[in-house]
Amino acid sequence: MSAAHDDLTGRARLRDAAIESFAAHGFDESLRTIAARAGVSAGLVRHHFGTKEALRAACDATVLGRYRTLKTDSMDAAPQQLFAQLPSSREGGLLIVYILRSVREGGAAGREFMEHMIAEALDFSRDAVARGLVVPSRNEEARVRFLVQQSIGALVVSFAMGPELPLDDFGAVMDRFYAQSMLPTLELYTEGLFTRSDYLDEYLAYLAGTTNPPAGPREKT
Amino acid sequence: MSAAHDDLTGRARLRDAAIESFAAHGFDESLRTIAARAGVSAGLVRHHFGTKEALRAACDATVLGRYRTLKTDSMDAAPQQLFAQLPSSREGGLLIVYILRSVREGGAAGREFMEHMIAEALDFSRDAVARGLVVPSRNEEARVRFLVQQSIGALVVSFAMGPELPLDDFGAVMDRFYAQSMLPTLELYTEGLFTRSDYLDEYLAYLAGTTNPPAGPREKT
DNA sequence: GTCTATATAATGATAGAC
DNA sequence: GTCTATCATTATATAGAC
Repeated sequence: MSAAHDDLTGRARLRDAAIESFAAHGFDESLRTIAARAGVSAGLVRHHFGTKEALRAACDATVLGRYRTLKTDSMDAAPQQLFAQLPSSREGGLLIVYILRSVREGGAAGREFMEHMIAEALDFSRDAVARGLVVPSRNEEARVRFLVQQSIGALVVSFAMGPELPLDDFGAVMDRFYAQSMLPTLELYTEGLFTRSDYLDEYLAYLAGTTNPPAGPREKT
Repeated sequence: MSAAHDDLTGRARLRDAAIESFAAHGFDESLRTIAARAGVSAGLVRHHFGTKEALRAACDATVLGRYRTLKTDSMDAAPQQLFAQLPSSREGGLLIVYILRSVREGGAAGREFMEHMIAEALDFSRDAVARGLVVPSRNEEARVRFLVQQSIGALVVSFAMGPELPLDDFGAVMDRFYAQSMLPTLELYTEGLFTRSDYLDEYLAYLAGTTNPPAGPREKT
């Protein structure tokens, strides 16, 4: 499923070239550049897709489809990555970079990718709770949404800070990221952060309506 | 420090209009649009700043300066927001939206904002540990970098998913965000996530070099 | 199906009048 | 200091030849 398919039809080659271009340089990559990468002319984009937006939509659908397939094939990640379970093969790296860029850009596509990852993580998390590996939450879905948002957000920010994402050695980039965050992740997941449970208790009481709101998160200036 | 300054010089009005435009619609906002918001002509940008890049740099510097001032004035956030201590006044909201967009875009400016927030959080965290509110970490700086990256990343992603950031009622947006994440945050910070400490112990042993790497984060496909 | 050539629109940069 | 007018570049969209 790589890019070195000279036997593909023009449409497929354009779409794959667009996926790589979008992942590597963002969604503003020009049609000329994409066509050049595919080894065809820019006019062919119109013939096959009509507009750039339609090309983009085709890329989104293809990436999501391939990501689904990939995840189904290799589901046995380490528990440390519960909420950012990302494949790391060359093919998987390309997909993840594309997805992270979609999330970073926002819009409908990014939202769809996020919802997909949240749904996956929710399954995984419920299973982990059932097996006694993870403490239960008072609101399982809210916790998963929160954790996925944090995990994916950290990746988005981390990659946004870097110079550029090398599609060819994405595994090394992921390794570097995990090397930096593994200890803090395990500490936090294992030992928490607060020494006492006051804040949580206060908030639970507030939610139960038996007291006034705890010290608000905001101070008007 | 708001935008309703008809008495400002052209340069300052352009810069403030640019900050609002960049925050509201991104850094691709055209010079013509910015000039229109400032109530001046587009040609004036060149006279005062030379290039768009220079205008952007002036905005970055101004935002960081104002953010510093704002934070110095109002440092007493709730502990739940240890690692995303953001002001929420109208002025503060504008600055934060600008900063989040800078981080999201990446590059030197985003990196500088991140480093600033990390340095702030490191001070805060060390103080919290010293006061016995927060458990100590085996690597305080790594933990703070991790937590800030996660907290800011979650905000970036959350805002990227939404339709658009209303600069005028940023406080409401922040309230909505915290309403969704407060319970999961407090649960995680208070109770952790794992039921046992196996993963952490394994990793610590690995770091100490007394054993082989724990089940790796990646499986080659 | 694929290409070349062009239309059209938008942007940043620039020059010069007031 | 400020404005108007224009240039040069680049992007997508489009039309038509092979």
